[in-house]
Formats: sequence, structure tokens, C-alpha cells
Amino acid sequence: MQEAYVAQSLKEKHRQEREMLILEKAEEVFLEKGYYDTSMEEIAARVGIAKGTIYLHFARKDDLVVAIIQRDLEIFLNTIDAQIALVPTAREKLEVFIRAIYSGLFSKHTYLLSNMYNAIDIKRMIEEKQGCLRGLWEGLSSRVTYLLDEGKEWGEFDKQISTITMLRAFFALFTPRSYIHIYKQENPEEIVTSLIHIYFRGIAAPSPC
Amino acid sequence: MQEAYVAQSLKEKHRQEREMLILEKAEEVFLEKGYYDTSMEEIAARVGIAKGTIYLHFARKDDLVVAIIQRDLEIFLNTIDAQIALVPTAREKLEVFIRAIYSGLFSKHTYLLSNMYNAIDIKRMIEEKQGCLRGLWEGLSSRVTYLLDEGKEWGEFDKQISTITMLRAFFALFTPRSYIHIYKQENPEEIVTSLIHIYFRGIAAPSPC
Amino acid sequence: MQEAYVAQSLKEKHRQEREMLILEKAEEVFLEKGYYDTSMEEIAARVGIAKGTIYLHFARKDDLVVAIIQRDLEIFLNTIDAQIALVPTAREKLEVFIRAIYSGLFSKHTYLLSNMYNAIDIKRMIEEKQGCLRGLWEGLSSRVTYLLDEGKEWGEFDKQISTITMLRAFFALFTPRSYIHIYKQENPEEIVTSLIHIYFRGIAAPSPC
Amino acid sequence: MQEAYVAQSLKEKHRQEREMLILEKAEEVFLEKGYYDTSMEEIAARVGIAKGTIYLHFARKDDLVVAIIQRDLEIFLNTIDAQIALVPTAREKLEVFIRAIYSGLFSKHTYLLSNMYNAIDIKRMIEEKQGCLRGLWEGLSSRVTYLLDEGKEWGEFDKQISTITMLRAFFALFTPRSYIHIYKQENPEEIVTSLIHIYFRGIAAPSPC
DNA sequence: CATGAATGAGTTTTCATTCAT
DNA sequence: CATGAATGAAAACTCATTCAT
Repeated sequence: MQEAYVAQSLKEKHRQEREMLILEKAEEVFLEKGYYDTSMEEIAARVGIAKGTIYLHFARKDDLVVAIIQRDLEIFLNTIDAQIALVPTAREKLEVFIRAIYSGLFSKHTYLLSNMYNAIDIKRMIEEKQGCLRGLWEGLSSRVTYLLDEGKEWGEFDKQISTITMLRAFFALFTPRSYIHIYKQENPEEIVTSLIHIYFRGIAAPSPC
Repeated sequence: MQEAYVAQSLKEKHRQEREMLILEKAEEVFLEKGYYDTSMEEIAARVGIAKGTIYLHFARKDDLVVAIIQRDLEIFLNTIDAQIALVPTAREKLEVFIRAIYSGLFSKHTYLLSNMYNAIDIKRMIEEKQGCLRGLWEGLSSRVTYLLDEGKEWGEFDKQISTITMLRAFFALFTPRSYIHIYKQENPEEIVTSLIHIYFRGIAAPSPC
Repeated sequence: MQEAYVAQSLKEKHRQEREMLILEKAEEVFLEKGYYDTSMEEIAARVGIAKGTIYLHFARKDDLVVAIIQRDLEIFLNTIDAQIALVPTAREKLEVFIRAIYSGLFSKHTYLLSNMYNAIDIKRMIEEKQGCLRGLWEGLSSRVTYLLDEGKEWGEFDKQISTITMLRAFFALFTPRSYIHIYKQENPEEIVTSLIHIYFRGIAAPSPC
Repeated sequence: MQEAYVAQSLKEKHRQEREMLILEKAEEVFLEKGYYDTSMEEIAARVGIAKGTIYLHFARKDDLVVAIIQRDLEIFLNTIDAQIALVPTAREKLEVFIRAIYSGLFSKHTYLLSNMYNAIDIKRMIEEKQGCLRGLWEGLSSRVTYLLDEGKEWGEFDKQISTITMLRAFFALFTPRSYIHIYKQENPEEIVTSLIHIYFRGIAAPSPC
């Protein structure tokens, strides 16, 4: 029994590892070539498995995309929460948030995320399957919304500006998009800092004078 | 001879009209269905010509996209210049600029523009052919850059923030993207006004006090 | 105008010829290999055209089958009517009918017809599309029904046996099926004659004595 | 040793039971979905075993079909012999035979049998493997042949008609086929009776007058 | 010039069969 | 023995592009 249980667990672990590997490589190719120019064949080749094997994990090509986005969002949310806890003010928390979007591991993930989500073709596709993603998207915006409200409360942000507008400006400014390639040529750190600066000035509470 | 010239000219005119019609309809379908789900067949059908005829004007499907973007940018630039001339300050000019992006005839064009340009698949495609677009893009950003610099000069904008950063924030905030669908459900006018508000506060020159 | 009309007509004629050729060859391959083991590729190869060209005429593989059956039935019905007109009695007419099923051109067609119609897989497929075939099937059975009734009237067939039963026995006996391969090894003519003999004795009006 | 033998025997028994179960379920699915639309996966699922296990019993998918037909024929022959023994005349025996084909347990089996055997795709498959079936088919026809000859001897059937012809008519009339669905809507019993009536009149010895 | 029939490479997806565990 | 993950061949179908008419 114990043995069987372990075996099961091992198999399941192997299965999940493989699944992650597929997502990993699929994301890679999607990033390089885009959704339509990526063939299941190529993904399989990159993973080093047969085409059919992918279908054991993901029934359709679009399921792959959804799964990738889902995973990226989950990873992002999990990490961001830990990081946010380490700084005190709403403003600082949002700053951490923004830098997380751009930096480290996430720049790749968020890049795909937003690029694919922005692609009109993909968008339609995702909208159909959005059931499973909606929750995660909301997890994202609710966090930002909460922080913006908190900032207002504490007098950091302007109460005159509606939170929803701030939220929109937030995502508009801090979703890496097509212009990202410009970034690569310069110091991204610096650029992000500048954008953060502008954003917080834009929503700052009016100075007392 | 003269006659022949006129005939030639007429033909040429007809040719250009048809070309415009193709672009018109192609843009329409691309907007509705996305690049990959749009077939040359359907474009031809909407124009009311044969598939092959499109190829007399545009050698490949992607050339169509490039031509559309090119045309949209040209139209946009021409119109924007006229509109900008009507208001005095840099800030007002930029505001006109921004509203032009979102409103009226252009909302459709810029929507396509940015959506397609954001689509990772399309982006690669365009990058290859960007030669012909680079000029127009620069026309766009040079205008904004100029206005930003002018605003700095006149003490409207903060000289501490580099113009390039302001430019980036400008395009980040004012490129309609996937979240546009949210817009449709509310008052877009209002949203744009809010974003403008935030932006100009973000880059405003520090108050004297 | 006249010219254009002729051109149109020529093209249409060419189109129909090609369509017939496809049906011809498709039927051939279906007969040889069966529905599932026949690839569009092979049909195309036999016709000497590209795979895609078939799809210009028939949107799906099953449409091909339906079209074949349709054509075969039409040809059969047209020919049978002419032949039936030449003999006087109901019994003779039915005999002509039966021989037509087995002989000459039709043996091939009816063979496919019944074989495919009998195949459980194909049957399901056809049932879905049967709209277009039902009329033809009824054309077939109504003719036989009519002749059987006429034969009863004239005292050739037994009025005690319901026409529907006679009809059923008719199609049971005279639909070439799997055992046809036995036929090939002997004299089919003779066998058909024997079956006809049995059938008509089976449904004959009781002798007066 | 003895023990080992018993164990072996038990295992063997278990093995055979499982084999029968596979055949049972496979027949079920084949009947429902047809050969090509039935996957090994589904058969396995219905049996409650793994896909691979089927292959321990049957090397290929088509072997399954052959085995099913084989089993059905064997069952049929065994049962029919017992039933035939209970009635005296050749005609009555044949009638029992015919009703057995249509009724009770066998309707299902013979339905599959004939449907699959009629399916042109399947036919080819079976022809290749017919070695193992030929014997059983002959068991079937030899019984009918024997009864037909006996009937002739006893003056029940017409000696003018060759036995082989009678045999053919027999199988033609009494093999349930595609039109079986008509049967379901009416009283099958009655229809069979009518067909039997026609058949025996068709091959009856001429009345003395 | 305009047409649209023809092409055929390329894609997703399925599933019988194998074989390491 | 039993399993079921992995394989990869095969097939239907699409559509940008070409080119004879």
C-alpha cells in the first residue's frame, strides 16, 4: 500500500514535471515565434518528446496558451504577495509590484502574458476560455485596487481621482508591451524608475500649499 | 498624346481608388477577425473583386497590414497637424493629440494599429518590413517630443524628467489596447480625461511653493 | 455578351466534367479500399489533381460519398425507366429492374451503393445527410411498389402477401452484397435468373387448382 | 505439482473469462459506434482494464473483430443444433434456423456479424484473416445445405432448383442488414414470418396438379 | 488587366501499438 | 502480468499564392 502510494506519487510527480517542462518550452517558442507560427511539432521537438505526448497533457493548442498564462499569473501572484509584505507603505508596495512586473523572472512571463493578451487573435481565443483566468486577473487587479485605496486613506494618493482610473493608468503604464524592445537597448531599471516617478506624481495627493 | 496621358492618369486614379478600397475593407476584416483568421478570399469578397486582383496591388498578405498601418499613420499625422495648430500651449496640443488618438475616425485606426502592433505575431512581421514604417513612427514621436520639449521650455513640464521618459509614458498611457473593451462599457471620454489628468500631473513642473 | 456567355458555359462545362471525374475516381478508390482506408490524397492522385482541388468541389470527405450515391441512383433511375417501358407486364418489368441492378454498368454502382449503405460506419454518416438522398431512395422503392401492386392487380402476384413484404423480400434478395465475390467465380447471369425464379414463385398468385 | 497445475488452470480460466469479457464489451462498442469510431481506449475502459491488456489477448484491433465473429458463430451453431433437433421436417428446421437468426440473443450477434461482414472496409480485413473463419462459415452453410437437400429428398422443395441457388437466396433473405431499422418500427416477428412464407413458396416443390 | 481554379505545403489532431516500469 | 505514458504515422482540411485564360 505504502509502496503503491509512493509509486503513484512518483508517477504523478513525473507527470507534473513533464507538464511544467512543456509549458516552459511552449512559452519559449510562443515568445519567439508567436502563437500562429508555432507548431505543436516544434514545441515537442524543443521538449524532446513526441507531438502526441503534448496532447496527453493539453487537449488543444489553445489550452497550452491558457495554461501558460495561468501558470505565469499564479507564480506572479504568489511571489508578489511575499515581496509586498516586506515594505510598509502602499506606495512602496505598489513600487515593488511594478518592479516585479518588469524585473527578474517575471519580465519574460509578463511579456508573454501581455503580448499574447494584447494580440487581437489570441484575445478572442482567451475570451472563450477565460473562465479559468478571470479569477486570476481579478486577483491581480484587486491587489492593486486595495493598495491604491490604502494609499488614499493614508493621504498618499489623491482622493479626487477615482481608484478605477488609477488602476487603468497603472496597467497602461506598467504592462510591458511592444515597445519593450526599446527597453532592451537601454537601462530598463532606469526607465521603470522614471515611469514610477511619473505615475506617483500623477496620482499623488495635492501638496498642502 | 495628351489624350493618352489623360487616359493613363485616369487609369492610375482608378488604380489608386481601388487600392484604397482594398485597404479599407482589409482593415475592416482584420479588425473583426484578426490577422490569421482573415482570409484573402474574404477581403476580396468584401471589396467585390477577385482574390488575384489583390495581389496586383499587394504582393503578400503582410504587405496589406503594413500598407494599412502606413495609411492610418499618414492620415493621423495629417489630421493631427491641422488640429494642433488651433490651440496655443504645448499641453493643450498634446491633449488634442491624445483625444485624437481615442476619438472619432481615428479610434478605429489607432485601435487596429496598436492591437496589431501589439500582437506578437504581427510585430515580427512588421519588424521585417519596418523600413517603410520607421519614418512615420518617427514623425509621430518627433511631434510628441517636440511638444514635450516646448512645454518644458514654457515651464509647463518638469525639466527634471527626461523627454524620452515622458515620451514613453505618453505612448504607454495613450495607446489603446486590450483593455479597450472595458472602455466601451463606460464613458470613454471621461476615462481619457482622467488619464490625461494623471499624465499631466505626472510630468508637470513642480509647483513654485 | 454572346462570347462571355459561351466562355461561362465552357468553364461550367469543364467544372462539371472535372466534378464527374472526381466522383468517378473516388468511387473507384472507395470500392477498392473502403471509405476509411481511402485518403483524399489518393483520390486526388488518381484523378491527377491536387488534394485541395477536390475541396473546391466537395467540402468534406463524406460529401463525396453522398454525391457518389446520389449520382449512381440518378443514373440508375433514369436508365431503368427507359428499360422498363419496353416490356409489358409487371413481372417482366421487375425482372428488367433486377437484372439492371446486377448487370452492366450498374453492378459497379449498385455494389458500392449497397456496400457503403450497409457499412455500419457509413450508414450513420449518410443518415445525417440523408436529406438529399431520401427522395431518390423513395423514387426507387415507389417504382418497385407500383409494379408489385400492378402485378397483383393483373393477377400475377399473390394478393394475400402485403406489398411491403414483397418489397422487403425484393430488396433483400436483389441487393448485391458481400457474397457478391462468390458470384464472380461463377456465372452471375445464371444466379440472378435463379434468384428471380425463386422470388417470383414466392410471391406468385396461387395457381387456380 | 498438482497444486501448480490447479493454479495454472485457475489462471487459465481467469484468462479466458477476461478474454470473453473483452469480446463482450468490444462487440458492444463496435455495434454502437462502428469499427472505425471505436477506440481501443474505449473498449478497455468499458471492460475496466488498461489498453495494453487487450493486446495481451488480441494482437491487433482487427483480430478483435475476427474473434467476435468467431465467437458469435460458434455460439450460434451450438445453439442452433440443439434447437433444430427438436423439430422433424427440413422445412421446420430451416424455419427454426431463420427465426434464430433474427430473434433473441442472436439478433444482436447476427446484426453485428452481418453488418460488419457487409461493411466493405471490414470485409477486406476479414478476408485476410478468413482462414480461421472459413470453417465456421462452412459449418453454417453446410447445415443449411444439408437441410435443403433433405427437404428436396422428402419432396418438400423443388428439385429443379439447385441447392446452391437456394442457399444463396436463403442468406440473401435472412441476413439482417441495413433495413433492419425498419424492422424496429414494426413487428419484426411478422415480417420474418412473411419472408419465410415467400422463401418457402419460392423453393417449394411444384404442386402435383 | 482581372479572374478564380489549381496548387501543395503546412497544421492540428487522433489513435493503434509498443514497452519500460 | 498489467499498466498507461509515449510514440509517430497518417489523415483531413486550409489558404496564401500562382498563373493560364
